[in-house]
Amino acid sequence: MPQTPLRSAARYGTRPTMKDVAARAGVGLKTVSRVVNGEPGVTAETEQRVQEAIGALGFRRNDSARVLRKGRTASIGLVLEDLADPFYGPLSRSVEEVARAHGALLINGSSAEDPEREQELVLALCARRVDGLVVIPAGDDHRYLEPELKAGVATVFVDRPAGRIDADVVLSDNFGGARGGVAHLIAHGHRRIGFIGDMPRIHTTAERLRGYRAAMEDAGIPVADSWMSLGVTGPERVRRAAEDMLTGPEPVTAIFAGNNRVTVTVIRVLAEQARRVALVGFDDIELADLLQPGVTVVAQDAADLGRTAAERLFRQLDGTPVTPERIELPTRLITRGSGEIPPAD
Amino acid sequence: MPQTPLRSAARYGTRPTMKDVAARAGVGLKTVSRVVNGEPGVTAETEQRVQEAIGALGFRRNDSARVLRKGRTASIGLVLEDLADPFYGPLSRSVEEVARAHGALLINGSSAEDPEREQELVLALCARRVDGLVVIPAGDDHRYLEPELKAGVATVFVDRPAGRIDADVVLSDNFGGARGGVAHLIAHGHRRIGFIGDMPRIHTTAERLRGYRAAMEDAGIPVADSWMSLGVTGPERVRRAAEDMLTGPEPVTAIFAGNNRVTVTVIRVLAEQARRVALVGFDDIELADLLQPGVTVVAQDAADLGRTAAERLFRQLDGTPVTPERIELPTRLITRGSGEIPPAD
DNA sequence: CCCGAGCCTGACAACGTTGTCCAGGCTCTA
DNA sequence: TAGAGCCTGGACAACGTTGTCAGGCTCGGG
Repeated sequence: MPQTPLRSAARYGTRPTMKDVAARAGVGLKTVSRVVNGEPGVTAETEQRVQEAIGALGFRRNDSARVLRKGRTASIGLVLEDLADPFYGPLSRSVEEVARAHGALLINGSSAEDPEREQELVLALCARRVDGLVVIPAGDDHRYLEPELKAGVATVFVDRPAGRIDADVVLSDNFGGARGGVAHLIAHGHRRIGFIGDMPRIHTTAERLRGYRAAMEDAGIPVADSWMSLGVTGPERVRRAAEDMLTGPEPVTAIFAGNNRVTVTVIRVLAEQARRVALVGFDDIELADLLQPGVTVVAQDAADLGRTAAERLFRQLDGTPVTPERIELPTRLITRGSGEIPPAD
Repeated sequence: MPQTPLRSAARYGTRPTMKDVAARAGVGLKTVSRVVNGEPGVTAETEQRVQEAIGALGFRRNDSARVLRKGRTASIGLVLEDLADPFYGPLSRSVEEVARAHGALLINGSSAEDPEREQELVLALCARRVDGLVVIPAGDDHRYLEPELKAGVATVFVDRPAGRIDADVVLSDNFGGARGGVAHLIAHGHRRIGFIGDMPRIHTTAERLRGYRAAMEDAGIPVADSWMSLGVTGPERVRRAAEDMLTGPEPVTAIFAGNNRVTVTVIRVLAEQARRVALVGFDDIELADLLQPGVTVVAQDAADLGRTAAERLFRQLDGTPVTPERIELPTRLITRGSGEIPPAD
């Protein structure tokens, strides 16, 4: 309930206002405003007096009032899934960098992959009158944003497309990346290849799965159900899924991991195996090159994703009329060893 | 210049206000306010009409106006060093979690280790009238915050202490952790131990260095200057520093890495070495257990750091009068192999 | 039938800032 | 010296919301 006020009753020590500054400096209210905003039309001497009063009182302009008056807040909202996920760190950082370049602050929150929480957050940001929104969607219906779009709130979706609404979207080429990664395994002789991924209702997962299927079909390899494990969240379940497909009736010789969290756990499982199993993961992970073997991944550039989205956002804000667009950024296959292991049988 | 308004001239599509809703529902302004805020004293039928009007117009309360009126913003600011650093992800996340539990939003920004930028950011947050601040300081003089503290802005410093001002501080036991880590190396027979760290003006670096010195002194080992490399930022410089101390006249047999970024690079350097060199790093890193050898680290709990700080913040906001306090959280030595390698000579 | 109590509802001021507009004093020129 | 024009400074309204307070309505009891 982000709208609930803080429950505190602590007295908000009263802060000096422009009126106070004006009184102390012996000038009019508007003159203080002019000084604070660097507007012309104030003598050096008067400005001096005002500055002194400001310093003495510790005055800080109240931006709430300013926003109310001006309509613009110079802040943008970022809604992502989980800040603790290393994938979102650089993304968030690059969005912030662009925002800063445009003189805007960043307000952010995590949806924890919960559509309801996403909506709650987005609306709270809108109530704060952010000028724009960068959203990594958790849900698949964003019609609740229609009034906001109409009101001129710039909006860009990242990493996953918006649902049932026409808006800018910046994505990685999940389908192509996965297809390429799986094709890479096939090229190294694998036929029994496993796929472990998150919930298929998440767009990225669905696309990567589609890429997996496409690559298999390209090679004319029928896919056994036991090779695909979906809706797998949390290390324990990933572990079980990996172990299952390694010991089933048709044990896989290679695994394609659908995201960085899956990759990490699969690495752990494979490290315990007697035979050598190939692995390609989606998303790069730190230190992947130092492991034995190095981890081959389909890397997406999180920072670029964020930067592209944020720049797109500010282009909307700059007044250039833009029609919603879908931008897809390429992925890159980084071979480090684990993806080049030949089939064990 | 976070205060500069967005340069855009895009017309902010005019949004409906309570007045519009009132007109459409055929009720008074205040009645709409009551409905929006769930206040009692409105007939079900009237509320119904108002709700319909709200839905039809896509009305969202303007929190700027609300804040102006109420004095509280239900948002807190978080200033950290770099969101892309994996150490800050969990910290930021846990702060957000606590904020959410208290119904507050999180506004954040990165200082990039630049004191001036830190101040600029903090003041921009204060202008937004955040109720509280969680700051990971870049600078060492925070007297500029005095008017804010006096005005009742709750403030907690994390990871590093505040400079020249009396405020709450939540830290890891950097000194004790480093001392323990180095003592661990000494216990495994090392005497020539190197220390590579960031700029010593950063409190954490200074404390860890102090811990290193203390452990060496405890063991009666005189420290050669060539074993200590400070002010080392960026992978290339860390690499050079490591190589230097491995090949100098008194080559080290073990390295203590002052932070996670240093650790990662040192791992790379050591992987290229013929002889085996021991390593203990400050801060845990992902996958540290899967490397050969596993990386022994002094781990601090970033999430706990953030949570503790945020809870402390809201305790201030809840009106309980609290005197500034310095909270120090323990670190934990995690042995995984690299720190237990015996000296090579 | 009248009055009072209690419940809904709405008018109005205030929050702190900025935009508009005007007044007064100054300088410069004719 | 007077008038025009410029520069500085200030009074006032408005932004959208909430708190205060008073008015009108209904209903029950005397």
